[in-house]
Amino acid sequence: MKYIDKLRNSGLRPTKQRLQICEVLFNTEKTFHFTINELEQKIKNKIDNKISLATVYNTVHAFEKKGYLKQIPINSNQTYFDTNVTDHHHFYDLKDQKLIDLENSDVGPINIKKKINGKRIKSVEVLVKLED
Amino acid sequence: MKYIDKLRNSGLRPTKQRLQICEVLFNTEKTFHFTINELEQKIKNKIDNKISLATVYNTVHAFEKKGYLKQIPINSNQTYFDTNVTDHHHFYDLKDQKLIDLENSDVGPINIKKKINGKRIKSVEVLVKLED
DNA sequence: CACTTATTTAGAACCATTATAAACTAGAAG
DNA sequence: CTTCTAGTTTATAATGGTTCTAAATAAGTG
Ligand SMILES: [Mn+2]
Ligand SMILES: [Mn+2]
Ligand SMILES: [Zn+2]
Ligand SMILES: [Zn+2]
Repeated sequence: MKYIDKLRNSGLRPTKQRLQICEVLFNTEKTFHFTINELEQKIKNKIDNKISLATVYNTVHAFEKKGYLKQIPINSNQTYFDTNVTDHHHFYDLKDQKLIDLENSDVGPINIKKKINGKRIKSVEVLVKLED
Repeated sequence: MKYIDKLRNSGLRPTKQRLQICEVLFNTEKTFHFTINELEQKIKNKIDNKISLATVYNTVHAFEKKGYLKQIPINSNQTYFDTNVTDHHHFYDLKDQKLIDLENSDVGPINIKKKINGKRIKSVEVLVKLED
């Protein structure tokens, strides 16, 4: 099983639930964006047994901490996550409430000239809001 | 009173509560960022009477709709607002959970090359996360 | 003043997320 | 295999920011 080592190497026990969530999250052609609710639905459609909502939250947060997922800063009543953990930017379609990845070549390098004493830059993210 | 016309011209009745909230939000040297809770505290410190929490929410949303405030996309359990409604970017200090304005000259122009059919760009915002 | 409509308000409701604590399980040691 | 322990899952309750409700109040109009 291809996710067992990934989990073990991260110090996470490869439980049935985590492996199944890995299948839903990472066994795909393309990366994607999701809310916890959307992930719950995907899980329901893909597997037979039930995974409790608490476990879905726990697992998503564990994966986020290990760097397998990242949160996307957006104003929504639900938190958005991304299976694309590389540094990249987003379109946000305000009407459809859908996120679309931007390639770095679609934006170009961003050089932050200002420095804050004692702080390091952890990430630089561009959010482009779209309207009709 | 300097905010009466502003409100009337926006189709908002210049009530005592709205005028007092205007004083707290706009009668300052610098623009600033705030959550609803922080705004409530500022109001308590600055005025004698009480303004109900519902009115604070109502007013902030009314001002946002009229373009006097804007929401900042950030992952937090509370919504952040900005009295600086010009297009600008932010540092976000992850430890202190504080927002800091970036001047446009600190970032430089951002040219989005990708187009989405039938959609127009409404805003382009950069969020720079800072860690120690 | 009389009337209409907007606004304020306290409190309830909502709902995504987090906390709890008991049952279960993976991995290690014997 | 058996035992032991720390990690994990789970149902359910609690939390807390935000929104809703509906009654009281205030603003604007004539
Ligand atoms: Mn998280
Ligand atoms: Mn709003
Ligand atoms: Zn993405
Ligand atoms: Zn700002």
